[in-house]
Amino acid sequence: MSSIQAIRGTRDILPSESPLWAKIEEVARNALASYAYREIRTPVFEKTELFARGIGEATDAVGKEMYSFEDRGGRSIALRPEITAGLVRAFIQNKLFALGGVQRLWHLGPAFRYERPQAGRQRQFHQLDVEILGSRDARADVEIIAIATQILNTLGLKALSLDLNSVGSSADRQAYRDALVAYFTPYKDELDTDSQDRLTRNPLRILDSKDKRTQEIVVDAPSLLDYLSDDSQRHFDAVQRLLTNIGIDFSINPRLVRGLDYYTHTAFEIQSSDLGAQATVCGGGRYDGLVNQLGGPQTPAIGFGMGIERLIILLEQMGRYSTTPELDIYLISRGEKAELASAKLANTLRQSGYSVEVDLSGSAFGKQFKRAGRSGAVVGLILGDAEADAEKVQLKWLASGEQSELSQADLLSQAADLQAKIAQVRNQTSVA
RNA sequence: GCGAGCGUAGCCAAGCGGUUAAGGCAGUGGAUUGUGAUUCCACCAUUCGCGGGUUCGAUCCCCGUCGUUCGCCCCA
Repeated sequence: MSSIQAIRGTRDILPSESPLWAKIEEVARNALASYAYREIRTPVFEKTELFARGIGEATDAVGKEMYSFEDRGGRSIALRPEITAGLVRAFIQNKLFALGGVQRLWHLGPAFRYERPQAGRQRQFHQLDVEILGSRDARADVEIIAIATQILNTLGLKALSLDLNSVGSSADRQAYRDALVAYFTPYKDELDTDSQDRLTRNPLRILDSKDKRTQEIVVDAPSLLDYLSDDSQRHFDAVQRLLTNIGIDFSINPRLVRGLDYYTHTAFEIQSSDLGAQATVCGGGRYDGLVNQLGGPQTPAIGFGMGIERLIILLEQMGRYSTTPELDIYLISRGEKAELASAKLANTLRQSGYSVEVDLSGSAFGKQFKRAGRSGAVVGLILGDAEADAEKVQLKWLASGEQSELSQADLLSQAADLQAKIAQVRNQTSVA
């Protein structure tokens, strides 16, 4: 086998799956429109420096997993490992802050990380990224969480849990970090090797360790919540109050630490128990310092990323969405005159708003009927030379087998009636 | 990057050292040159992910490699 394979960790989205993608996009678009968010589209690659400065050189996403390379002009380029940094760059470069007030933006597109592929984890994956820039109000935090929740609910996803935490201001976090290092250092030799490494690199992540002994040590570690400043605490309290107010359930998880450096204050994750090790469907948080750090004016912001492939896994498990195309008419014809007539008829029908598939095989009627049945069409139109001569057509309801003859002119003049009937039949069969 | 499992047709698979690699679903052609989920017939893998080794002989054993799955790490 010498045929060329797709790159490791990438996948083709086949026609059998693309209706699910379309469904997710449609639900997301509607939800976002209802919250007055506007779409922005940014390049899939950027200067490596953007990610190094924005996300943090020490993070795994940048330090270990980024696709970076030199282009032919000697520039250091990277495929984006996430969407927020590029979006913030665009916000600054295009001076969207000059529009004043609050900017609500979203973008759906691919991102890339060089990781070991696993279920729910690919090297090219897709994220819906939603951001609100320019507000430090707790209502902005809650709005962001509410959008994520609404999209997931509308898709019909169940058994999701929302974890909430505050990582405080960068000053709070620095103080906490120092306290953690002080606490863990005496136990250094007892920690698992990953955590020993994290002690210098990212001590907050030790809290998440799955190692048993490490977890025993973690139990008595200082809590981040004790290191929040009064302002941070007030903000966190407000977020909780507002979430409760609009009926969104959550649980506080003081060990929820997000892996990207730019997060401040609110951090949240929505997880599913049906995804194995890659349980996070949606993760996000506040990043009040990022815009300024990337050269823009001081602009508080919060947003989330939602993993589309992981949603697809969950939707496929539910098996709720049909993946067959919605086809109105399958056009069967045989004989030279009939084929000519059917081509013309098909075009006219399409202009009237029908979706029409024409059988091109020229094979026996029996075969064509078989394909008609499989096509998912509601109606079969049959044109032989006899019908072509008489300018008639046989109309067959494929589900019931009911068939009648009518003139082509009548068929076209009754387009609206027929369309309504097709819609009705389709609803009946899909409910059953 | 680390550990483990798996890899036979479009899909689901049996074979586990010995002549032509079961079977099912799907597909294609025909019985049926004007009516479709029935029935019958035929066709559908010179080869078992790829490369090397052991052997008189390898789908089967060994090594490597690629892919995939699960866990770690990380995260969406």
